[in-house]
Amino acid sequence: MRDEPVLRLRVKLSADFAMGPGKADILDGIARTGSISAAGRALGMSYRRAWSLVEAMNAAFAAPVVETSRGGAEGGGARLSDTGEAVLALYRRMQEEALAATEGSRADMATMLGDLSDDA
Amino acid sequence: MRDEPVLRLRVKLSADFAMGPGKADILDGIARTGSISAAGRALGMSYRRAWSLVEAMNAAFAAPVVETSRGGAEGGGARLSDTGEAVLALYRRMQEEALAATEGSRADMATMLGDLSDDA
DNA sequence: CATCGTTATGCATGGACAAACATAACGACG
DNA sequence: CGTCGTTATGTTTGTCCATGCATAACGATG
Repeated sequence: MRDEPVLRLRVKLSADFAMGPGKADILDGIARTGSISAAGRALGMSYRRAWSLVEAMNAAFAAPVVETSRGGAEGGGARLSDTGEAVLALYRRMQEEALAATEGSRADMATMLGDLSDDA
Repeated sequence: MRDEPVLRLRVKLSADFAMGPGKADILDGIARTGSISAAGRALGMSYRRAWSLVEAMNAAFAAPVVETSRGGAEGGGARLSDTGEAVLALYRRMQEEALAATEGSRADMATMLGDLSDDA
């Protein structure tokens, strides 16, 4: 599952923080599942790591991207803040923009591939 | 040395081959230095790895991207083939295209950063 | 024909990073 | 007030990948 996209981009936003596919996937997973642990499971990633990525993002942005709650009947959960929604939307948009902008170049490069590469 | 660029992109060209910053750097290094080992040294990367990346690229494309020679007074060397030149140029172009296309989105995302992130 | 720096390749070691495991705290609700 | 699944965090285990080391072949040139 989750075959990696044709174009992966990693955006360096500051000296020690970058936004990449992994963090975007986590945001997406949390939005869909309502919890960090479920998102981690869905992505085949350990909870530890999923939580670490969330922590990194929350620390990097001015406002937290993920809001969490502990306890309760369901044990707790997590959801995207407005900032989180915006960050995810912007990352997706960047991906689309990059994909579209490089369409010609990628096609040109693809023509140079050998026959062994384009199967399967 | 060699601070990573603002935008790194990795282009999946086939099921088992992708072009990323590392391979592009190697091509660039070989073009500049005239040998795989010198390029590796310049990039702070082991010869073993540099050579592996070259091997992977040579295998993936229809024509080799790097042509090598052994022996001789200088011990040998390596240089980019026409295909290699083209691949490098295309990758650079893609990078520029992606950078330009995402300019607005990146700026928008940057505005959401916290104060701790934009120093240094 | 000895020398030299390079390509080319195998193999062992190590270090970074992720997974796995272990706990604790939390709090709505039955 | 016991239960439950989740957040939160420390610690250990594993695994992958790069590095490092070692070695061979190469061939123009002196």
